[in-house]
Amino acid sequence: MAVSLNERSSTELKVRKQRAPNSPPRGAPDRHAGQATRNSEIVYRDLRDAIVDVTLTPGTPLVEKEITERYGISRTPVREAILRLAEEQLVDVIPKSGTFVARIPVAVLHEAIVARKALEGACVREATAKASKSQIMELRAIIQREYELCAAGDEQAFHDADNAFHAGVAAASGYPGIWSMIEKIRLQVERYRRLTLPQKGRMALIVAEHAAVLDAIESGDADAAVAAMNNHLNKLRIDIGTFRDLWPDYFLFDKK
Amino acid sequence: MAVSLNERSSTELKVRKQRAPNSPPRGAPDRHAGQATRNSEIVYRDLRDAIVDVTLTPGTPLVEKEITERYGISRTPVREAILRLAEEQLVDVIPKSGTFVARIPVAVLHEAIVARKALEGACVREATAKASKSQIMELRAIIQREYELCAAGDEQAFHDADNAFHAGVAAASGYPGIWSMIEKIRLQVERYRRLTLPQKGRMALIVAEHAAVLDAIESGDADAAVAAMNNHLNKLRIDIGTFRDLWPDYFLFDKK
DNA sequence: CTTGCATAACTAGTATACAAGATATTTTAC
DNA sequence: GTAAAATATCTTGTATACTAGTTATGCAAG
Repeated sequence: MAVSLNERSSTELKVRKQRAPNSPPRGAPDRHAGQATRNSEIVYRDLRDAIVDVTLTPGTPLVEKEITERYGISRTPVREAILRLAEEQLVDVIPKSGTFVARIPVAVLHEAIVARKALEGACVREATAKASKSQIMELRAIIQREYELCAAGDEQAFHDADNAFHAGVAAASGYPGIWSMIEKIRLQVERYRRLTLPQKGRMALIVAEHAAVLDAIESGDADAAVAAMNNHLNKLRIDIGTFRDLWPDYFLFDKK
Repeated sequence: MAVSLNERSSTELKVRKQRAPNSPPRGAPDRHAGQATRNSEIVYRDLRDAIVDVTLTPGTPLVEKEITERYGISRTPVREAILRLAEEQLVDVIPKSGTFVARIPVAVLHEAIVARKALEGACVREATAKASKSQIMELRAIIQREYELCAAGDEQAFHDADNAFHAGVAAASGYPGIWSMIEKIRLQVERYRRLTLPQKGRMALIVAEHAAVLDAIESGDADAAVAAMNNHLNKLRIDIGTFRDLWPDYFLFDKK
């Protein structure tokens, strides 16, 4: 069982006939953008979506064999998908015992908001400096769409547009890597958000807040833009007390 | 090959006899803290360390079979380790072709510094509000150790102490999740840092900058603390020009 | 009825065999 | 000799069998 650790694993790796310098393998290097080609990717996406949907509720056992049969594939890709989810703290895998949809740690929720404010603040500040005219126009269009969806009362589509606005700001900042970090953080909070009932008048408020952010960006006032974004994100503040009673076993409370 | 996607994978998962509500599986939930029990974890750590060491240089092929033989284990755990590395953008795996240590994208380096400033800024601000007397004393002790290691000229130990200071600030802020994000970001920049030769007088400067941060924290001036930390992190600014010539094939330059 | 223990039925971890595509090499045509 | 095609040999992706530890079950003793 024990694995030899004495010799450094890297010391004398036989360097295979190497590609010419400066010529990275030409196979698509950013396969991340493309759609799923591997089965493990498909399973991962399905499970992840189901978890953030709260279709799969916290605590639910995830049995590899069942998923295997459902998809008609072997355990290997299923396992890879589950390992990715474990990496992102969406499932807990207990060796030789079972895999379970992770409970939502309330401490993480608070941290997630802080982290998001920090990262999106950096994005919006940079966007204020670098946003092109066309990018600003696109953001304005998104806000208009939000306004229309708000009037139509389409919650799901509105939420997508909401996300698109934030993505647009990140794009304008030229920080794609930071945006992907923000999206990972969002996964955690999204489960919580799905549990909260849609609040009356919330959409109209969001539209106004987005508009405030964009106005500040357009006027070139970075500090105001950051402040507007912070104000917007602060509205996500977690009110855990209500849900402690509703779904007590969905959350993991601090042990202090 | 195609996988059935028509039916939602989550709709009717047979819910196995479930554990009693409010009783999370009692197996160690924070296995993350413990040492590696699974072989895949050991391989992952070794490879990751070798990559950030730049012992395994960017572009080096990583062949599953070789690692398999080196450790005397099968491909499965090796593969899992490699998949984790791919997740963290430390390797590029090209299906049916090969796996390679990822080149360092200079754009990511810049973003990493921005993200780190944002996140550590949030940490230091919170730490200013919440740090206990003992935590401040610990940070002061770390700075003293840095001073001594600086005098002794021990680069490696100094770097560890440097990291310990930042970890200490994060601990004082009570944001362990944000600290783990910062550490992931650090992985990317660390490879670059390892390539830069130790700069004369750098250590003494770092000690002074850390002291400035701690002074501001102690005096309760959050804005000054954030400013001091930003000033400190700005010193990491990437000077890619030098290395474009030295190791042209270690980096990935923007394609604009 | 309760408690302790043996045992059966789970689980994830690992090893290995095979499949499929990509690259390197050789062969063949010209 | 050159170039293109066939082929051999790589690689990772997948399937499956087996191992080992955990949890549940049922039986027996008190």
